[in-house]
Amino acid sequence: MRPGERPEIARLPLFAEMREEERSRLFAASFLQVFPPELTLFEAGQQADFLHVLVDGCVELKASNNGRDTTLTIVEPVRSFILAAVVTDMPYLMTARTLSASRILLMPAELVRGLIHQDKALMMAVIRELANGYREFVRTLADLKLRQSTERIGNYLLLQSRRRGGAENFQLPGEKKMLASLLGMTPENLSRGFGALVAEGVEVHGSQVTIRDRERLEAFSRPDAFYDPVENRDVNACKVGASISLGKPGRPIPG
Amino acid sequence: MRPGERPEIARLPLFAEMREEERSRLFAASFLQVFPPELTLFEAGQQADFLHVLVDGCVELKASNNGRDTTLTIVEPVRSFILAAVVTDMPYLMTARTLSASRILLMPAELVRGLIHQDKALMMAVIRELANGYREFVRTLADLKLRQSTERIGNYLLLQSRRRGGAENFQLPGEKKMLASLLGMTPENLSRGFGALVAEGVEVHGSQVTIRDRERLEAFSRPDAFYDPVENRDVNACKVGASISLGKPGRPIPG
DNA sequence: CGAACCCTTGATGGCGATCAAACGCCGTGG
DNA sequence: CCACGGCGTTTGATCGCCATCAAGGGTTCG
Repeated sequence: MRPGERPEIARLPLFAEMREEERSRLFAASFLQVFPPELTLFEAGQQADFLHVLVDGCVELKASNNGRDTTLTIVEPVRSFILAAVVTDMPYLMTARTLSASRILLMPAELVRGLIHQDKALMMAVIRELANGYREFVRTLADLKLRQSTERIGNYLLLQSRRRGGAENFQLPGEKKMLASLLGMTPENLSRGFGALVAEGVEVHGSQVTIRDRERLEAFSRPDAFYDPVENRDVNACKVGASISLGKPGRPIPG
Repeated sequence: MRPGERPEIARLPLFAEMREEERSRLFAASFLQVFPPELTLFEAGQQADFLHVLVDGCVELKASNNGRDTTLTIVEPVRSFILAAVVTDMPYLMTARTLSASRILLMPAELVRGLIHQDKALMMAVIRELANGYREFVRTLADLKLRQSTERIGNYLLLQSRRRGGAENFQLPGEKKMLASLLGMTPENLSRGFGALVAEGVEVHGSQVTIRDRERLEAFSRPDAFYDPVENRDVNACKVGASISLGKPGRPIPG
């Protein structure tokens, strides 16, 4: 990675507390790579060769079986992904694909596993990341099993609003097609769902969301009583087509 | 905990590698408790006061919202549960309920968090547990989104068979009602699903499962191409009504 | 300008939920 | 001992949510 980028990466939660020596070893062996949109980074079933850290852009993690295909989660900066596969040294369970142009830090899995043993701060950061990811999936699973589709849409909109500090106007990230898959429904039904939600206090035009009556929307969507603290993320981080000025796009992953 | 029980617990993966000093401090502050069947151990939303380790018996983790109610996972011995809530110091996301009489080790969450910082072996064990749990939820979510109900049943039966070393005859653990909820369907449809699977090479009578044609069942269910290694678990561990000889049942959790 | 592709809207169909009823099992209490 | 009630399971009938199929409008890009 280039000299100018290092401090920026070193401040990420995953590495901020590490000892300088281990961090240097890790960074020396890693590389920051820019990928174009719509590129598949790896496929489910492959051995986990690299820990990925999304620095900029947006990545979709999906799974497929028997022709069907679904989005399991969207990774927004700054988060690592497929950490669980790396620490267990097992094949990826999900396929990763960039949605927008993305800067991704690739760290050799073997080295990461080794350093986890040596650096307590890294170990703790790994635990935090895993625990947060775990809880996110629990919530997703419960959401899917307990709510019907229009309620899921409502809750998704409320969550997005919360992440933007309670904004009543915001843009949907990514395409609706993918959002539909993430929420476990077809694009057609997502569209109809938006229609139905007009009566519940939200309007969606194109990718512009306007919450007109938050109380009504909450009464309809019945969000969970307790949340994890929601970090304020960079609202534009996931905007599709956002350009990234660093480096040249797209050598594929080695190995 | 009693003297006789200590070595048994100390051998658990989570504690096997710990330094004796930290293990002693941890065990001194923990207590092994026997709970009767059908007892709610804690509710979602409560602050995570104890790390739980299921030593014997069977526990259901569920979630509910707006009157609906679903089983998210079944914990079998020997596994910790709600580790993610403990390490993040956040409220439980799931409600825990015993299915059978269960021996559970309760460890003060605050102490666990402290010791994780001090004992590398414990830290690593925590990472492994979290990563495995994470991957399990990813698989569950993909299963739910990508397969329809009868396929899920088929895969569930194949998984159970694999856990029993490929047995073609085995008993379903727990009630069908709960299994239906775990698989994301109603008891009625689970029953109909079993009916439909007769044509695919499995028969279920009562809780007795007989796989007559594994190939056919696999062709129908389309299991994932890659699995995590499946430990052989104690087949009888989760049998409902199994009696446990240790201790007297059920003082509720303090705090 | 045309070809793709996304999104929307309408019509239809199927999977699975809900409602309903009957059977078996089991524990309780007369 | 038997009667009874409760509960889990099964089977059947019906309903509704959502997927699928189909068509048209909008946008992007070659």
